[in-house]
Amino acid sequence: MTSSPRTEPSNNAAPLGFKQHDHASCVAEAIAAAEARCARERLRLTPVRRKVLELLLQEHRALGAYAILDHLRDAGFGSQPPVAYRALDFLAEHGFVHKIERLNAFVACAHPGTSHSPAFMICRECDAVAEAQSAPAKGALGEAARAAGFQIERTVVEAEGLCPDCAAKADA
Amino acid sequence: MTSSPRTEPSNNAAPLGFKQHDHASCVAEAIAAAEARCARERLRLTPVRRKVLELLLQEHRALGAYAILDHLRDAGFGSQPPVAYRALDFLAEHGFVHKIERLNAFVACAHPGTSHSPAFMICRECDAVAEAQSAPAKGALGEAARAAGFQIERTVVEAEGLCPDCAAKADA
DNA sequence: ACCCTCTATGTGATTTTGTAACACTTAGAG
DNA sequence: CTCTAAGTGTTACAAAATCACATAGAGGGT
Repeated sequence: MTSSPRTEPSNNAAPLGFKQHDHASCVAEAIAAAEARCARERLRLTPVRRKVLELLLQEHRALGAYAILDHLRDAGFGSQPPVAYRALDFLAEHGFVHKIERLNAFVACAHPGTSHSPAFMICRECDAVAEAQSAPAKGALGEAARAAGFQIERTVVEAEGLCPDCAAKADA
Repeated sequence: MTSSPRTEPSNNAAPLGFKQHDHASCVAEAIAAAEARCARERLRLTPVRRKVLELLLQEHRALGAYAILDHLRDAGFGSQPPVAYRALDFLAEHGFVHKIERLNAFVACAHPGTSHSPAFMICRECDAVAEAQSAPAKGALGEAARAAGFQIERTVVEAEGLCPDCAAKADA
């Protein structure tokens, strides 16, 4: 397999927040912010890691590890799975990207810096992903956990449905 | 108990709700309820499907498709992945089992019959899984979805952390 | 400089998870 | 009984993730 499977070029579509916005600047800002934070916290934003983050920011959608790997190969980095997975592990561990369990894919964090428990809206038609905030441990789940004596450390919240664009198309 | 196959033995731990309870009867009841519902709704609870449901009820924890497949083989059913996946698809589609995305595994539904949007607590130490109710679309996520024009159809809510038993062990 | 150590990267191979495609069987409708 | 559609079985394969081990650099202490 060569390049990205079903996920294709990055120009059109309205991935992240289901709405368009100035992209070049938002990517640049996010990278700068990541660099600043890594410098502050003595984290090493190495070339591979930086490239992966850039990629995810640029594509602005969920990408599988192997799609990322294709880009890495094209950029002259190693081309074996561990290269991508290790970079993704680092980025996810420090909150620069999130894993979308439902898709076995990764997406750049939309609220970097702020500590948060993310929730995602995933379009079942076009796989666009939007990130929102959630506080699942505050509601019924939190109560159940307290009642059961379960200590929540992290939560995965992923809503599947139709994004505005695909809903409009489906209406037709 | 199906004498321990080549997969994990069913150590009796305290899986589902993080607490012990009479198991033989709860399995029997659940199977009877599933049969009743299938009869009512003209669904076909075939031998393979029934076996898979039994298995998940009996083990009372999340099992991977291939672990299930091992049991199916031992029970004389087909031994190729599609056999297990198809049965699981059927059971999940009708709410008899749930998929735990975080673990790529399946667990019998703990609240069958009642239409619900499940939430799970997953122990990161022992992989025990407890099912709770959730209403994610009611909170911050629901608001974000409405604001974005996203139509939620289904949500995955999975909390990772420490179950009471493992927390106690960790304290020591 | 040098050595030492720890982290990160590169690579090959393998395991685990999930699908596609197609043939065979069988339950149930007409 | 015949036809059809759903269910099952199997081969083959694709996709996702990890293991094991070798190499390369960064940083620290002397």
